[in-house]
Amino acid sequence: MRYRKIPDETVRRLPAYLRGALHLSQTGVASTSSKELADLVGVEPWQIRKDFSYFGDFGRPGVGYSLSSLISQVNEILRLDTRHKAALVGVGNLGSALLAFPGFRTYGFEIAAAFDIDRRKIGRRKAGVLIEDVAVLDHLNARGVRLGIITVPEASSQDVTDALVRTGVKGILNFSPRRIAVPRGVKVITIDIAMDLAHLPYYLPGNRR
Amino acid sequence: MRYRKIPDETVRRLPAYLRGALHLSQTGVASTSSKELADLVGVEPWQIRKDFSYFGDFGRPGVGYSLSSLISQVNEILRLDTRHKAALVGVGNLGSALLAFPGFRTYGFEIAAAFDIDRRKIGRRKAGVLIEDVAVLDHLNARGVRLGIITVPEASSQDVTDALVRTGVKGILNFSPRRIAVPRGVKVITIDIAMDLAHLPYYLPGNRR
DNA sequence: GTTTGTGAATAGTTTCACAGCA
DNA sequence: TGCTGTGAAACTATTCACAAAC
Repeated sequence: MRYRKIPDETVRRLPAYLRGALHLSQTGVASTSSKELADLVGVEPWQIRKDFSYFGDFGRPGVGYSLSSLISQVNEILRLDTRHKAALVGVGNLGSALLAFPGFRTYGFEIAAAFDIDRRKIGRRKAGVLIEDVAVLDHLNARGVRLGIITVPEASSQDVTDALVRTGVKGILNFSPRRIAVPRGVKVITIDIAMDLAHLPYYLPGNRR
Repeated sequence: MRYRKIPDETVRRLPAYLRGALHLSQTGVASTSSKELADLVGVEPWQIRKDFSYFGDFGRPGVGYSLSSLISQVNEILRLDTRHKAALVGVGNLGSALLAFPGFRTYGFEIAAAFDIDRRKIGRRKAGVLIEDVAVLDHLNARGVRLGIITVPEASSQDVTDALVRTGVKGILNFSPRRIAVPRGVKVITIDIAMDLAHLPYYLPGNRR
């Protein structure tokens, strides 16, 4: 395989392939094909083969893919082979739900710290995580935290972002419906739930466009 | 403007433009430019002009865009000019958070019904919404509900989907980390929080790819 | 025969640059 | 002059089709 720039879309799909591979692996089978994996995750087989082709030879023609090597290779590409610690800021409704959310563990994530501004919450625990005062949001670097999850009201999302970046956070999962500015070298992924729902009616039957 | 197929990416960006326009409108100004709106939502000005150009003439050269007409036109394109009722299924941590989530209202959505399987929850109210037995999930069509929000564990997401589709739901916002099968004419948008986080480490500094 | 890996073809999206209107 | 609207160019991603490997 020759080097080519890896499409962002390919990187975005890799976690889905990983989940599919983990699922198959748990059922006890040792190998799979692009067809089987494609049906499982809901894409076309050639898409999977093409995506994998950017990273080298994953499978064996006529045979398929070994699940164990597929899983370890994708884990390594996505850098999920080391555990990642995240700090969650904003223990409101959504923040609380995410603290209790089991899905992060699938990919080796751990919410290692939680922060809020509300005195009544500070000092308590939610889903086993101590809620700390957002005013002392620092030293995260020393605690091994490099990811941040922002679930605060939009008015304070930029302040929280700045604080996270100051303490060494390099990746942010942002749930607030506002564009947040970060310096070069920090990657932000925004999940704007209302906005995602907002383009659904466009595709409803009866639309004349 | 001549007719051309409207890119999905354009439709995906429209809610952001709408939010930006609403925000500016609330500050009291009456008009804006592609430059100002672009800075606000974090895209480039030509992107906005190009996106709007698919739908007709929105602005006036040398002047800009009238916010009130921009808002009503985008609302109409996205079909947000009528209120949309949604049924939420699965009142767990995430479901509860979404019931209390104020963001849906920005785009005219209302969670008009909630369902769960847990006897202890059925009959209670969360954020003002009565929790009903998922076993009686039907007649939603008669209640004017055309959208569904799925926040159940992945094992039951397909069953819930089938029930929603049977009762006339045409659009689904799916939070379960599983591909759900729907008949033609039903649109699904999946938000897989763990998966979105999973591709973040790839972009962290220090990655050699 | 089966299934991968991948160039080439196609499709889709972004960016540019500028004509034309206010 | 200022700003929109849009063809054309550049770029990116998807799909195809098939040679090579097992």
